[in-house]
Amino acid sequence: MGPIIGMSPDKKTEIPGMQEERAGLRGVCGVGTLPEAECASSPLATSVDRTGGTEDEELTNLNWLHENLLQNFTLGGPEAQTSGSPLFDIEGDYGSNQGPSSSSSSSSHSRGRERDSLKSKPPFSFSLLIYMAIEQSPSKSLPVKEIYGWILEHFPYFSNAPTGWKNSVRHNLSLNKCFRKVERSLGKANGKGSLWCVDPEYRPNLIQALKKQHFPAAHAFCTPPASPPSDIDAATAMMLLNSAPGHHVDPSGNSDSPLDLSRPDSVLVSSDPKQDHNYSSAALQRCSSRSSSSSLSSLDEGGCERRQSHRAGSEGFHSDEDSDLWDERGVHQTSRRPLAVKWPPGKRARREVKPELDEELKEAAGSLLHLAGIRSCTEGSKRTVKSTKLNRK
DNA sequence: AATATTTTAAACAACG
DNA sequence: ACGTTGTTTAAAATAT
Repeated sequence: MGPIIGMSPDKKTEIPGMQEERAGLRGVCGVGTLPEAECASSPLATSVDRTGGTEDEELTNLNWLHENLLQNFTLGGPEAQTSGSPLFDIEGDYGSNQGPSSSSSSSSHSRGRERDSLKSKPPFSFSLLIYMAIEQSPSKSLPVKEIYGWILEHFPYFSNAPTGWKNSVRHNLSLNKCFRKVERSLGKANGKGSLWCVDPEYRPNLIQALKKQHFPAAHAFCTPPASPPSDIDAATAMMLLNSAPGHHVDPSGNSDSPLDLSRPDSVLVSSDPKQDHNYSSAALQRCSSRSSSSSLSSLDEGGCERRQSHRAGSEGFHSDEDSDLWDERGVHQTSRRPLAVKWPPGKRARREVKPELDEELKEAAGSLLHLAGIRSCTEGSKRTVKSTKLNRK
């Protein structure tokens, strides 16, 4: 087990199999129709050189996120959403992909930043990345490979990162109860592995987590269709806000999704997601142990597959009470960590979000997001500075 | 400082 | 046999 001296990104300067891996992935990015330019255009960051990274870098990182996310969400077309247009493209090659930070006031700046961004890690946790990837897919479900693809596509940083991130992705999929495995089964038996989807019941939490990213754009990702600046926003918001159980609304009426998460028969949601999955011993204790749950692992409540019961342990998204979800506290309570919504430790019996509640959530979110949006900007930078400070030397 | 969460690494089994 | 996928454990890093 890894002695980790190397945990720090530094160690990841050389990744043997990286190249080939990328190549492999490239072929797979089917879902999002990877802008080839993208894959090929991330030569800049050949190594994740943290040592060189400074506060500056991190700041820029936020900037690119801010700029790009925002732009993509507000300017992008519906296509952008499902078709892998770089919603989060931090690729240095803006010009080719989506036009330079055109509208941005700092177009000149951004260029340098873009480069930095290639080296900087996205301020989103893997859980969020996965969430975004899945949500952006038309079918709301993706095989790991495509999740990789999406991430690579939108966060070129990973294309130069050590392959370990894939492991992390899988790890997250496996342990985070927000994600569910669905058999590809019926019909499309092609490909290895299963599809992964977001557990509808956890979407609110994911959204909340996203919201906590403090990036306006991220907000756009979860902003209720209150006053959508554009189609894509509306669509995206719709999409993400369908999060709540039973809210699988499809504005466009296009139910191209092979599996409708709202339908119990297509994706069964376990009725009792145990607690979070945490690695910390403390968590383990309080969670009446994961082992116990894993022991159940195979039977199960049917559903999306056996794991449910055992995967009960989420790791990523914990949220304080539901009410807390939209509590302003949550909004300005900046977490430096990419996301951290807390579930009440023990009492996280799969809560049922009622429709009415859902509406409230949306509304509340709408108003709060304004606040959050503003605040997040300032806090965002604050946070980066701080994080960078600590930033593994 | 203690605790909680996230990330990274790695081993291993199952599968195509 | 090999690569991918999925699960699990352990530990470091980071945030609260």
